[in-house]
Order: sequence, then C-alpha cells, then structure tokens
Amino acid sequence: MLPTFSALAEPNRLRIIELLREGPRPVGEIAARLRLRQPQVSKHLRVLSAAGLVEVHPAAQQRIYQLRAAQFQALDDWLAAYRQFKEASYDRLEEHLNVLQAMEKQDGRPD
Amino acid sequence: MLPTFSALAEPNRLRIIELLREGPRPVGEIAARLRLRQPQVSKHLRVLSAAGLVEVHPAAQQRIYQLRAAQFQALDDWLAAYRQFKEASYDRLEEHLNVLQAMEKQDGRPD
DNA sequence: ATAGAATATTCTTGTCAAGGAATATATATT
DNA sequence: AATATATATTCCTTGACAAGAATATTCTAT
Repeated sequence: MLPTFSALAEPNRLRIIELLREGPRPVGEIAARLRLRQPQVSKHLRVLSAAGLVEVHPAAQQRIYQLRAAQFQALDDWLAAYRQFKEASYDRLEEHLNVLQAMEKQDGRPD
Repeated sequence: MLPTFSALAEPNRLRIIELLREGPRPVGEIAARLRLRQPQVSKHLRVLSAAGLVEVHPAAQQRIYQLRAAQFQALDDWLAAYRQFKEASYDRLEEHLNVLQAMEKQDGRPD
C-alpha cells in the first residue's frame, strides 16, 4: 500500500488521478487540462503506473491512460480494516492503560 | 486528501498507523514496538496529527495516541467516487477518442 | 524543591525526488 | 524517405524532509 500512498502524495499526480475519474485520456490532454508540461506528465504517469493506479492503451501515437480499478479495490480493502475500530473507545482507555502497564512489567524493554 | 496521502507515504508513519489499529498506545510503546527512537516517533505523530489521522489524550506524563475515525471516513468518502467507474470501459475507448478529437478541434490549444 | 519519567522541540546533515531543458523514440502522413 | 505529431527519457539543479544528536518541556513522586 505504501507505493500507492507515495504516488498519491504528490499534488500533480493526485490531480491527474482526479482528472482521470472523468474517463480515459491521452497524455497531451492531461497536460493541457492541468497546465503541466508534457514530460512531467509522462513522468508522473510512470509513477502512477508503477503503483498500479493507472494503465495504458496505445492508440496510434497516443497513449491513453485510465484508472485501474484493481488498485482502488486494494486501497478499499486496506481501508476496510479501519472501518471497525470506530474509536470513541476512549472509554476503554483506562482499561488499555492497565493492560499496557502489565505488559511493560513482563516485557522489560526489548533491547 | 493530499495531507492524508502525504502522511501515509512515509514507511514508519504507515507502520505507526497499522500499529494503532490494535488500539491506543503511548509514544514510548510505539517507539519500542517499532524499534524507533522516541524523538522520531514524536515527529511522525505530529505529522499524523496534523493530517487528522490520529488524536492525543494526555494521561499523566504520557500521551496516548489513537486513530481518528473521522479522517478514515473522509478517505472512504474520497474512495467512493472511484468505486463507480469500474474500468473495462475499454470497449468504450474508441468512443472516448472520438469525443476527444472533436473537443480538440473546437478547443484549439488553450494558451 | 528536587529528581525522575515521558514526550516534544531544535538544529544540522544527507538523501531523494520533482521540475526544467534538451533530446530520443515511436507512429502516422505525404 | 522526409516530416510532423505524440510521448518518453536523460541530465541537471534545487527544495523538502527524515534521521541523528542534543536539549527543552511537562508532569509525577518523594
């Protein structure tokens, strides 16, 4: 999941992703819409590809980029693990503290 | 959403988040479990706080950090916009291309 | 008040990655 | 073959940021 977050952590890359939500687009279009230079767009798309967030389909000289559902699904799966905890377990904080202190006793500091 | 992605793009911060999935933890615990130095953990937690991903609850000298549901919900909302497209609209690629070319004609290059 | 424990902050240094500019590659058209 | 169009790659410079080391801050206990 780290490559995904890294890829999305760059402002222009995030803009590209949000643009592609409209549908597949060739590099030139992306550059024009976002007022970016073509080489930078190509570089960003490279990173996004490596992260599995987009995929390419050549069409003549153009390269059409589009979002890759699988990776968004993966993100969704990762997020799923966080839909449970539902915090507000603030009440159980004391409880946690006791547990932690108990652990420290038997642990010693590792190292 | 960018601050969230930026925050999660750092390996150790991502580890912290995944550790906190187990429940609230004081700084020292986090440092010990992840084999990190305390100051770095404090710094990372600062970033995570700023991104709204965690929240603090002081308890004596300790600061108990825990995940902040609201931000994960926000991420979920953002992701929701991507659950639709479902790609495989690869079939409709030609269609898209035609549209795009039509657009180019009337557009001219902006700038 | 003093000492100890837990955490935060500051300063410095090294690394990595994004942008700019130039150029290379691929495909189409004549 | 020559030229045009679309995209990719390379090299360079600069800025941001993470780690390390030292120190400051906050709270507790005696």
